[in-house]
Amino acid sequence: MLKTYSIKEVAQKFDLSISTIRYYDKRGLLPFVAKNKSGYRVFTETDLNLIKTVVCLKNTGMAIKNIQKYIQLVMQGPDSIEQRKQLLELHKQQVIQKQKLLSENLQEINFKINKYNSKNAKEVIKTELAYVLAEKKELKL
Amino acid sequence: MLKTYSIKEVAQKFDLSISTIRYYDKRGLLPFVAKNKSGYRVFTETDLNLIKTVVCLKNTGMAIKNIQKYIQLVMQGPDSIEQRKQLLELHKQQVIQKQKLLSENLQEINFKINKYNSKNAKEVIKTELAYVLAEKKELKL
DNA sequence: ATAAACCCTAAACTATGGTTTAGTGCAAAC
DNA sequence: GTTTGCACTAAACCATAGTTTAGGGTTTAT
Repeated sequence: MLKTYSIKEVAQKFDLSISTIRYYDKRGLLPFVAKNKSGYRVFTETDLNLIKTVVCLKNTGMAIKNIQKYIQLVMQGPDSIEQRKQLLELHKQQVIQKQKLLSENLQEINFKINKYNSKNAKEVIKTELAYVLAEKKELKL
Repeated sequence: MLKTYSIKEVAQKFDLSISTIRYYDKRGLLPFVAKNKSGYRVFTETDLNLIKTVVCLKNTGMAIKNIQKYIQLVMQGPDSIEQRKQLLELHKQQVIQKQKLLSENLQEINFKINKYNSKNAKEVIKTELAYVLAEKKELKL
């Protein structure tokens, strides 16, 4: 028999809260999830694959309404492949941009940490502080 | 004479809106910014350095209340160096985690794109769809 | 057959990070 | 000297992404 999953199991698998899953469903991110006769959501193995994609897009910062668009394309079947590809390509570029920004800023953080780690950190910072105060004084601020 | 900057100039320099700068000031991120006799904010060259740090922390996902804590430590002078270092180290680890997650998810997006790019994409997706439907049918969903 | 553990919806609520508006003052160009 | 542009505050408003609550069924173990 094919294994199915309850909402609780899915929540644990993806480290989401149950309410988040219900919220995603309400927002149209999980239109493929069926319900049993009592109205309970029943998740199949392949449902989990698509949820993985949803979570992947969410983790890379895609807005819910755009994830919803992508899922809508998936539900339309094979004819939407070109559009899906475009959507993912665009998102990919945004993720790459995000990576770049993150790396640059991480470098700056490292620079600061190194400064704080240097032997004469206290002296340097005292000097800087004195300069800032002198600057404000000169400008009568 | 030392150059100073208006809020508009600073906004342009950092690609923030004027309201965002005022909002950051209100949230305690810019306690070092002086005001002239008319109540206008006057930004000095060294103010810009600290704002750069604020923006850097913001861009790497630090919450405003934590940026505020860091700035507060900076304002306390050289004795807070150890605490600042700890705060930045912790944040650094979080940024590295974020980078890792982003890379992993980008790989998945690339995987999807490659699938859509493959010559037999349409066939593959039709087959998958058929499987999903069969699965739901078997489970009477 | 009943308690405990699950599931459901709808709707209100929350947190975060801003943006917009209203009313007012200052500065500089014409 | 007045119009135009820029500045200020306070407070209301907004978008996004959930979380919580209230009220009510279902399933499972005892």
